[in-house]
Amino acid sequence: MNADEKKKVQKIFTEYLEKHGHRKTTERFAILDEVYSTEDHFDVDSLYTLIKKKKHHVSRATVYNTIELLLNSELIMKHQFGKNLARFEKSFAYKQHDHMICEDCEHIFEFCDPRIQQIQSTVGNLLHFSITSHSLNLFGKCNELAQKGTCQYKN
Amino acid sequence: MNADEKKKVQKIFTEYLEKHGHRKTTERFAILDEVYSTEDHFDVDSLYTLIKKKKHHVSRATVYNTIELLLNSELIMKHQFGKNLARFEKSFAYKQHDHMICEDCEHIFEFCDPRIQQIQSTVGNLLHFSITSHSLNLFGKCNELAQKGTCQYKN
DNA sequence: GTTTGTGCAAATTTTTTGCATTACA
DNA sequence: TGTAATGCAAAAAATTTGCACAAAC
Repeated sequence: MNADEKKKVQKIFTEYLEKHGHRKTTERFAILDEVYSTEDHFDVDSLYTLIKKKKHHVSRATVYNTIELLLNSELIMKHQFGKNLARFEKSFAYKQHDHMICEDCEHIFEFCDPRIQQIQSTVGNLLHFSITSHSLNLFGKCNELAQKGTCQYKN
Repeated sequence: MNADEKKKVQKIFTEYLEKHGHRKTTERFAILDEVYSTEDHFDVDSLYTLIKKKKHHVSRATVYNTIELLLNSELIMKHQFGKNLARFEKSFAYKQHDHMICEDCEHIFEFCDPRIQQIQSTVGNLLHFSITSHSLNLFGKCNELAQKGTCQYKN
């Protein structure tokens, strides 16, 4: 997408790799590039397919390996949206948000509500639990469906 | 646990099976029994192991099959707590609650905060999304660890 | 030139499916 | 007795691992 953003995340990833003594391979940067080329949430296999289609040959094992590095460098976030399939999203210039998942078209919408932070600190204090993160997912039917009876996102 | 509760859930399951033309097999009731004998959240494999240890011989396929029926009869709930492993809990006489997961000992704590309902309706209205359910998970370190440096739940 | 990282394939883990046999209704 | 459910084993799906070769440093 944004060339400027891509340069920034490449720099972050480079620094991360150098700091941790990892090699800067073309595969790793091809994967980073593909991750930051999509606006959507993705899973490992669809990312693998996208990369294979468009550019460098990369194996699934390398995608899994690199996903791990991208998680550690905080360039992506991992989610579980009810299915036994890990989903990811890029997280540079990330604004805290949660997800609303349409059970019909599977499209993922993002939202943000400050009350979640309040719940987090209330509950953390109450139970002496030091909370590092949260995940809030709302499930239902999206407005596309409710309003039009059909859905632009479906399949 | 509670013999009275067990009778009630057996009745519910019996009615569900009859209503949907499913057979009342010993395996299905053995699985229901085991589910309601634990206070904890469980995954399919640990449930399978428990049943195999204690009673009737039941195959994994049957456990998966029965879990599906128990979900449909609303006698259990399904969760995804960040791992690629479905977790379940019994849900008869269920009080709405969310979960706090210790990243260290993996123990699951339950809590309830009414503000989550408010978020749900605010966001639903705002985005014309009809919300049927939510899942809120808080991740962090439990008080056992924070206060004592060690944890009763660990392993 | 070392070593780490990659690709491939094989192994693991979690879940699903096909089919012969069992047992509920 | 007829058919749905079970057990088993094999298939799928998602992920991890081992090892020989390739390529960073």
